[in-house]
Amino acid sequence: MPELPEVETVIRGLVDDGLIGRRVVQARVGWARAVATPSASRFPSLVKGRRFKEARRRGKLLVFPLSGGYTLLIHLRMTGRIILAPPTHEDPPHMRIRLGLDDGRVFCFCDPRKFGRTWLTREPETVLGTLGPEPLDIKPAVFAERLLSRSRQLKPLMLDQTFIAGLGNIYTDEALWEARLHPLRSSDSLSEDEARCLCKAIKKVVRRGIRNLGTTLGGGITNFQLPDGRKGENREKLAAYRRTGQPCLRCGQNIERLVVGQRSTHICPKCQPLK
DNA sequence: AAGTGTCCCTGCGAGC
DNA sequence: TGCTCGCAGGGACACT
Repeated sequence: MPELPEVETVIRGLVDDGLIGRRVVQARVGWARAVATPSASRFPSLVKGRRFKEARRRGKLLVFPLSGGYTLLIHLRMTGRIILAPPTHEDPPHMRIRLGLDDGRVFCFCDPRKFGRTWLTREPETVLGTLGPEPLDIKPAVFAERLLSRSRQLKPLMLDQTFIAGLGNIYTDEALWEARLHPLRSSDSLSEDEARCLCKAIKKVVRRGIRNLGTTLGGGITNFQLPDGRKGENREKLAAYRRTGQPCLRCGQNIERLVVGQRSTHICPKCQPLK
């Protein structure tokens, strides 16, 4: 599932592969609902002819400012992928949007489960405006103040993109394990030190995820890949996520799975007590 | 304001 | 081996 480190990895891969400066010469929508705005029928003519000026990330969104004042935004949700590849006579599996580039390559947004969305707009802030601060930018003191001013369970709060942008199920579980905090603790029950510790833990697991090119869980079509087809290498670095029944890397106690806000959650019951 | 439930989707792993 | 079944999950939304 693409979270901040996976999206960052995708962006870096696209920049490395020379996306910037390329012009869109052909466009096709393979699944109308993959386009949030404009209508799927207007999308191709509106994107054609524009150059990729920049590629950046905000939260879990891919942000591509194009020439002519428009911005292309893509949210991969759970199973979305970007493929940048030489053209083939056949579309890649689950192709939802295909952009032919002026160097002959194709930029494809593929998404087996059809949850991903794209926007082509002059006003990217309508999509980005509600996002909370970036985990790698926020200062621990500011994070602590934000956290302590709310009264919510830690895990749902960390997954709330308006509270902090970019975290998903994997890195939330990892950060809570790192900070030795139970996911059901109420945010206003934390000490200042615990809150700062959580902020640092978030930065640590996110940086590690980026360094390892993201987390690829398995080999299937629904799992994360880089635009060139490589897999992320962060899975073996995970301490909690999907390690149910395996020993905690700190204390040896078995990792347990619970459900918090309809999301599977992994904790060490000894390191992360619910006081 | 916080929490819960539902919906969107379909590949895949578990169980038989 | 081949089948069925239910899980997985980000985010929008309705509702309590």
